[in-house]
Amino acid sequence: MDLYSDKDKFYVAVDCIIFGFDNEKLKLLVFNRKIDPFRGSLSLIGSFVKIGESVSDASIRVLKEFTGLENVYTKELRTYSSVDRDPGYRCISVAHYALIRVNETIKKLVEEKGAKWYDIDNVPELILDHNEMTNAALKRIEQIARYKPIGFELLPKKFTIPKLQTLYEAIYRRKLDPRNFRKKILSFNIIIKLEEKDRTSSKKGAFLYKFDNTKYKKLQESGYDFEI
Amino acid sequence: MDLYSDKDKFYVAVDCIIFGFDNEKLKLLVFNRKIDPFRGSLSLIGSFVKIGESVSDASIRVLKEFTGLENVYTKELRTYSSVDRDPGYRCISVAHYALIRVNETIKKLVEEKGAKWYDIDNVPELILDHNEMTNAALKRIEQIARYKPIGFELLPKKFTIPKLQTLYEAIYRRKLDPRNFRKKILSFNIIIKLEEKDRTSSKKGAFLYKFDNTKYKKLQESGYDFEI
DNA sequence: ATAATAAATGTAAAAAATACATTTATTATA
DNA sequence: TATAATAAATGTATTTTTTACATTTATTAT
Repeated sequence: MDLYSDKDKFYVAVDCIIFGFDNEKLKLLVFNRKIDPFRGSLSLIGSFVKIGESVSDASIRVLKEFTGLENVYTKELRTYSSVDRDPGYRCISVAHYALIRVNETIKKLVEEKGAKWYDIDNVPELILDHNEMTNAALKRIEQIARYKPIGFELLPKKFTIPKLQTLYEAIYRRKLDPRNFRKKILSFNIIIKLEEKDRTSSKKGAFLYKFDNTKYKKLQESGYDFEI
Repeated sequence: MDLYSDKDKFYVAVDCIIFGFDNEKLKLLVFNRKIDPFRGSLSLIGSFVKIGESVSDASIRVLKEFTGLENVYTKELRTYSSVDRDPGYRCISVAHYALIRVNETIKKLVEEKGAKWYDIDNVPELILDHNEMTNAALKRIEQIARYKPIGFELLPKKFTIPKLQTLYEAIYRRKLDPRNFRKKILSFNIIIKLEEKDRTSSKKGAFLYKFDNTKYKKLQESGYDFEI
């Protein structure tokens, strides 16, 4: 185990807690490690930070590497730095959470990398402190969702109000009233109704909407707080 | 300048954004550096993290060293890791903000260390990215203050409602209505009225209160959110 | 006795949150 | 082509919370 060790200097790593939404449940992306250390174990994705890049650049790089995606919504969660958190290196890890739009392309790409989506209430045992990171990230997005419209990061560009509601129900882990939810969301004036309907989940079909980023930015600048 | 440089390995540091409250204004503790690099410049307090300690242990150590205080309310803010943020080292800094109760002892101790309190809307130029850290910390406590009763960390154990209000006015940077503020605070049932009065700021005197940590913990567990 | 000072208090109006049930558009199938 | 089935869309009354606002009170100094 000490083969790869260097305990006299700091290593800096990033780990990414990647959340997705499959129109039903909130999911976590988990990787099956194909390399040592911890070959065969489950983990978040991560990487050492290179000497010539910033921590956030490292997380962007890692996300691109593993999902093919750029411009992913990514935020720093916190650092994990217990002296004995990694038996190999003296390594501090800066955990980041990311919200991504899951589609067929991503699904395939991610499978090729040996990754799998797990329901957030059914996350398997992960290496090191990765379960702790995951739990903290879940708490954080539940908190953040209260005043930032992060839900839109997880949905396709076009989405229906019922799907948005299902997502918030997944984040908050409780049922919401459809009338009140719709009223609230529409009151923010940050989604635009489209002509099209999505008929995949009902015969009547539900109107599609898109997020109005311009209006959101303006509201945000004026100090507005969303409380969904 | 490159005398102290080692750019091939990561250094990990902590910097602490220390806030205090003098019954009037919210203050930031700023140090006049007595050692190189940046001798004579103003900065936050900080230190390299030792190989044998965690990041949060380092911040606790630093706070003890510079203020003599233990059990200070301290939270991680975020990491600062631009490749060129420090011209000497390749150093990432994990910024922490701390809230402390200012009293005469602290005042003296801190002066001996060459530190000074600055109004938060009059912070001088600091070294490196320390002004950026300070601004981010201010934003953060404004945010956190909405749902955690952090105000009590900055006040003496015994405090009056008008002082608590002044503090919240300093954090939010706006005036609050004294009747509504009192009503709101009391509705949480997390402060206990004492028999004593504080007469330092009025002839009538204002009743002293103390924070009820037990009740707060219970409320918190039940998922309650403060919105002061 | 009076003036001065900040503390303490109550209420009405407006806004926001909640609880709750029916109708509508559409497709599949009888 | 009528009917059943499905989820989407909608409105209102009630409760709770927030806001706006002015006077009285306790005390000390003069």
